[in-house]
Amino acid sequence: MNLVTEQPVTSSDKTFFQLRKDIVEGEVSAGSKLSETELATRYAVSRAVVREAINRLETCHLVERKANVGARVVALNPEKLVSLYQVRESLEGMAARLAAVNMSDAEIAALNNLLDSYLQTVQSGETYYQEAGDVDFHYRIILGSKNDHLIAMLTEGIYHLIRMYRVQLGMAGPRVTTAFDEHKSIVQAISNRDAELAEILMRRHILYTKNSLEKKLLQQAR
Amino acid sequence: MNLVTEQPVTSSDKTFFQLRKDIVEGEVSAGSKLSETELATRYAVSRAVVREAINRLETCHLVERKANVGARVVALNPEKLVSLYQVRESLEGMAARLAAVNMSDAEIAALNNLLDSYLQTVQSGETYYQEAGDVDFHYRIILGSKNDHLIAMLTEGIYHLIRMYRVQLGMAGPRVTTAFDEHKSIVQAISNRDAELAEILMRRHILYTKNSLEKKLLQQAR
DNA sequence: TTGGCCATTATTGTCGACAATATTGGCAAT
DNA sequence: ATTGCCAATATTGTCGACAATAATGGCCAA
Repeated sequence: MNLVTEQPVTSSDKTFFQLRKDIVEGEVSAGSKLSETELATRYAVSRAVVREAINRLETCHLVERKANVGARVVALNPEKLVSLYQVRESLEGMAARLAAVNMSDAEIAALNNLLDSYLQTVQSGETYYQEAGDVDFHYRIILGSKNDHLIAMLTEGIYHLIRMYRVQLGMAGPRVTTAFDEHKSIVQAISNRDAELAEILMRRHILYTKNSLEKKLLQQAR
Repeated sequence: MNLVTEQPVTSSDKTFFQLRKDIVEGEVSAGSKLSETELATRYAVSRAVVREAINRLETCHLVERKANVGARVVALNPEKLVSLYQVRESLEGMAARLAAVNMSDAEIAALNNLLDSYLQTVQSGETYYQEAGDVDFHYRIILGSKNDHLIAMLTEGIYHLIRMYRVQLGMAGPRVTTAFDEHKSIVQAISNRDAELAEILMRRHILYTKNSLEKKLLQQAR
């Protein structure tokens, strides 16, 4: 699942990863306050490492902090989801553009194989693809951009937030087969080293996904 | 200059801003090691606040840290500048697109006035425009996007890095008048509420700037 | 002389205590 | 009864000390 193998080395790292996981998966609910002392006892570490973890989470936009007041888990709402997807569309479009230029032939071949191997899974109607396959696909292209800034922003910043929305708003719906076709055409463009087209297709793909999510949010609302 | 008025409230904030300033302006040289104890005595604060400042700088990509080893100021090189500008092109293109939709008529009018007021300055051949005017122009459009994620990424992340390159590699060169014309046409597109064109023009503008900087870097090299 | 191992040293990571700030609740005055 | 002020309380911000890890230098052996 986690293609970006960042393994914790320090106690602060572990607390950061654990807390991030708990936030993303709704273990600590959105909008709730993060008490440093409470978390310190909960994770059995000192307040200093909790503070450091919270600071890191703040830069990921997963928590918001006010000086001398404290930190809260971000609240989820449709407007934020939209602005998040606008950034994602922009960055991942550029990632696809760069991937078309910078991915090795071997990496592109592997990407094609990945999609082919998922084809039967999709045809059999399983929803597995949506979960892992989608993430895997996007990760490979992001990494294929070979642009460290871009990679960091997407994998450390945006993706955890998106996963938080996915998990907490319970979105693992359809759009599986159509998304698969879109993935296919993106990989086709990359295989042809057509950077321009790869970017356009990726942007449309993410735009469609955003629209799909918005519609689902509205349905849930009523 | 600083349109994003983030004023320090805590000691840690002040240290963060000061250290960032010192790094961006080359007061502490690129690639050098950041000793926590040394900085603590230098800024007359405890190691804890220095640590916090360094952590924040790390998420801005201004310093790199290895566990149990320490933090170093990032080293500048042309490759990183390129990848930085790729991200900037992507994000600021999206900012222009959104600004064309979300800026108020009043904000657009003010932007037009800003450019007109700079016109004579440019015609008289002064280089002032490059320094403040350019930054001002881009900031207004970024803020005009009304997308908090986008704004944060650009103003807190990318722009300080770009300024670091500007300052340390001594780039305040020409491209003043041509850049002005590009700015003019971008504002024109925004005034027409043409989001598509605004994005395209902004991306080209940043791409030109990148190419100009690259050329200058190569000239310096030989 | 050179290579590798071990002790020493310096730096970072973690902790608990104290200081400063914001919040909360009650009291008094209108 | 309501509003404003003040004190009490709780939470965050800052600090210095100790623990753990990595870098340094010397010593011994081949």
